[in-house]
Amino acid sequence: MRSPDELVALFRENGRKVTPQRECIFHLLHNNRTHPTAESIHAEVVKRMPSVSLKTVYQTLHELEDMGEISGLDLGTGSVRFDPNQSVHHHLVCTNCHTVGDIYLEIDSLQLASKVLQGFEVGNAEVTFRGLCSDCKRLGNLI
Amino acid sequence: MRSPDELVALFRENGRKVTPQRECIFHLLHNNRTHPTAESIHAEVVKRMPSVSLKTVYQTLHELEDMGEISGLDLGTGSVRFDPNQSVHHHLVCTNCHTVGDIYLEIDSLQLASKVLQGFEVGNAEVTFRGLCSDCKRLGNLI
DNA sequence: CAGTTAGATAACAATTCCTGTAAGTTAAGC
DNA sequence: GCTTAACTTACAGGAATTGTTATCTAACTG
Ligand SMILES: [Mn+2]
Ligand SMILES: [Mn+2]
Ligand SMILES: [Zn+2]
Ligand SMILES: [Zn+2]
Repeated sequence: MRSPDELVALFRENGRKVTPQRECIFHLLHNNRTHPTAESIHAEVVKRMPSVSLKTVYQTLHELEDMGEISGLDLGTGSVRFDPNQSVHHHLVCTNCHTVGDIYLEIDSLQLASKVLQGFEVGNAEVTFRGLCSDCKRLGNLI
Repeated sequence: MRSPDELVALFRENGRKVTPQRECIFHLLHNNRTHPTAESIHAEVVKRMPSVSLKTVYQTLHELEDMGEISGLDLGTGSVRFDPNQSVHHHLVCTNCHTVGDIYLEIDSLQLASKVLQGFEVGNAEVTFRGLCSDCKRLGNLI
């Protein structure tokens, strides 16, 4: 995702309006590696601007997604995780606490023989590893 | 997933009751490669037994899942897909029509160097390919 | 720099997918 | 056949997300 300043310029170029609500969301997403949900972003926004609605947060996140600035990830944790990290990477999902981590993989074997694809045209491949994050693993060992 | 007859025996062994509703669901799942939703199973069930509730379908599917006979897959299509195919495989998801296909992969490179895992303990890896199924690709070319 | 207006916001209702509750029904064991 | 735990159904409820609409405001206009 671009910097908040670049996003402000980009929004204006696209005929979108720049509001304080949106600028706040831009800042909260910048360099954010927590894979936040719309709810968690909203919780941070209202600390600064108490009247902002969850709908506004969803709308801004979806606009950023449509612009290719962030990705919405359905990782099976119950709600969509938003990811401003646009480099090619995959995810580690803790089945206990639902923390999401990044993992950078070179997966040559995902260059698939077309015969196994039966005419399916692959756009992208997502690899999701499920297991225990280091914190949950440590706690699990203590019990 | 086992055959309907084997499931009947297994349910009785486990102290679960075998009802006509459940037997109907067993038959609908047997050799089913469509990755049905609870709703789509329910739609088939009510053709045969009109009074069966969606709750009963969900309950039976979850029991089969708990018993390891089927898997519930969250592939980002909006509702859980149930899969009686218990062999190790991955999925092709059509971003247009939400059809789900199977793909069998040998992924040696998913034997990961522990350094990239940062202490994360991997239970399993799921690979999801998103793109266009052959039908949607053909239609797309016509437009 | 006030006026105009397309677009954004906030409040609230609605939707989708799924789960909880409670009252009636039935399979399985005796 | 009787008992009873398990199952089924109808219906309400919940979580995440989206639709509606009246109000508001950023950005343009003169
Ligand atoms: Mn990520
Ligand atoms: Mn499958
Ligand atoms: Zn964890
Ligand atoms: Zn398709």
